[in-house]
Amino acid sequence: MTDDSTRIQKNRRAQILEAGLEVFSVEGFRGATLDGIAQDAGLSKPNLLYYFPSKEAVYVELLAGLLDTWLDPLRALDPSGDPLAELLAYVRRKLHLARDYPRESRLFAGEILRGAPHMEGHLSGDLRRLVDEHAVILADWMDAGHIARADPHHLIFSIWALTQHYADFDVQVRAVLGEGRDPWAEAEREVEGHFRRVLRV
Amino acid sequence: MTDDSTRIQKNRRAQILEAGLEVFSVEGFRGATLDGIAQDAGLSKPNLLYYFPSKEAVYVELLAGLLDTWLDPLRALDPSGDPLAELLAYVRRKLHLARDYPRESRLFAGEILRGAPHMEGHLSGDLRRLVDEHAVILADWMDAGHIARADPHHLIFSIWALTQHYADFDVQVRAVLGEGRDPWAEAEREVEGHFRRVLRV
DNA sequence: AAAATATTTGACCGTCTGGTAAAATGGACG
DNA sequence: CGTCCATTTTACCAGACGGTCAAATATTTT
Repeated sequence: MTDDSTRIQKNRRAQILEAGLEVFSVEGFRGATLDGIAQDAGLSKPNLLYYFPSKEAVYVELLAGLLDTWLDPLRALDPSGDPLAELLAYVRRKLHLARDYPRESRLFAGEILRGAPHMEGHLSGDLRRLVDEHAVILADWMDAGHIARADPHHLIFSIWALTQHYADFDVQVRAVLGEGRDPWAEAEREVEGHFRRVLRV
Repeated sequence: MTDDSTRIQKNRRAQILEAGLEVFSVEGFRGATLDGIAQDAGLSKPNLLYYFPSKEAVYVELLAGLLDTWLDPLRALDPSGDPLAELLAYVRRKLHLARDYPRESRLFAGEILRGAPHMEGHLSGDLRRLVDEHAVILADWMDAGHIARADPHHLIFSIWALTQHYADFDVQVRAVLGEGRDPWAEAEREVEGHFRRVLRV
C-alpha cells in the first residue's frame, strides 16, 4: 500500500534526520560527511541520497524543524498570567530545552555563529515577528510596574544567552566547575535566582 | 642580518595569523582551507606551509594567543576596589572586547561549541585556576554584603554569556532588533542595567 | 662577484567527499 | 510464477583539499 511505503519512508527519513542531528551538531555543516551521517543512520551513502537530494537538504530540514521547537517556550507565555511567574516559567522551560536537547541547541548556535547562511529568512521573519509580539507584552508588564523596566528585546536576549550558554559551552562550564559538580542542577537554581533579581521591581 | 630576517618572518607569521583569524572565524576549522587563508594573507599555499607546519598549527597558535587576551578583563579586576564598580567595569571591559574583537569571540565560541578539541588543557588549567581565584574574591564581597549573594562561578558565567551573546549571535540580534537600531550601543546600556539589578543587595 | 642561505613558486600526489549511474535485490500483486 | 515498483548496493567520477618536493628566485654574507 502507498500508506505503508510512506510510513517506511518516513521512518527512514526520521532515522537520517536523527543521524544528521548527531553528526552536524558535533562536526558542523562543513565538517560533517554524508558517509558519517549514513553510517550513523545505518545505511549507505547512496541510499541516504535516495531519501534526501543533498547534504544541504538534510541540514536545512533539520534547522527548519528545529526553530519551531525552539520557539515553543516563548509561545507558551501567557499574557494574562502573573508576570513574574510567567517569565520565570519561560526561563525554566528554555533552560530545560537546552538541557534536554543540547544537540539541537549546538546545531542552532553553530548556524547562527557562521552568519546563519541557511536561515536568513527565518530570523528576520518568524523569529522577529514572534519576539516583537512578546516584547509588547513585556513592555505592558513593565508599564504596569509588575517587573523591572528594561528594554524588552534585550531582556529576551539575556534569557536566551544565559540558558543556551549551559548547552553551547558545556565543555567550558564543566572544565571551570571541575568534577563532582552538577552543572545543570546548579544552573536551574542559579538562573532562576538571577532572573528573580533582574525582574524584581 | 639575522635580526632583519627574523623581523620579516615575524611579519609574515603575523600576516598569516591575521588571515587565519579572518577565515577560521567565518568558516570554522574544518570549513577553512589553506588556499583560502594563504590567499587572504597574500601568499601561496606552499609558502604559508613554509612558516607553519600545518593548518592545525595556525589554528592552535591563534587559539593560544587568544585565550590570554580573552582573560585580561578578569585579571584586571581589583580585589581592593569598590565591589559594584569593579564588577560593572569588568562587564563593560568584557562587552567592549566582544564588540571590538568579534572574530576572536566567534573563533573561541566555535572551538568550545565543538567540544574544545584543541584546548582541552587550557580550559581545565589556566582558565579554571583564574576563575577559581576570582570566585573567592566575589564570595568575599558577598559575605561582606557588598553585592547580592549567588554562586560566584555562575555569576561569572552569566557575565560571559551575556557579553559574548552580542558578538557570537550578532546576526540573530540584528535580525530581531531590525534595522535602524544600534545593537552595541543598546547592549552597553542594557547589560550594565541588567547587572546593576543582579548585583544590587 | 660568488657562495651560501632564505624565501617563493609551480607541479604534483594521495585522500577524502559530495554526488551519480546502473545494476541488483526485495516485496506487492495479478 | 512473473511483472512492476520501491529500495539498496556496487562501482565510479570529478573536484577539492592538505601537504610534499624540487626547482627557481631573492637576499645576505664573504
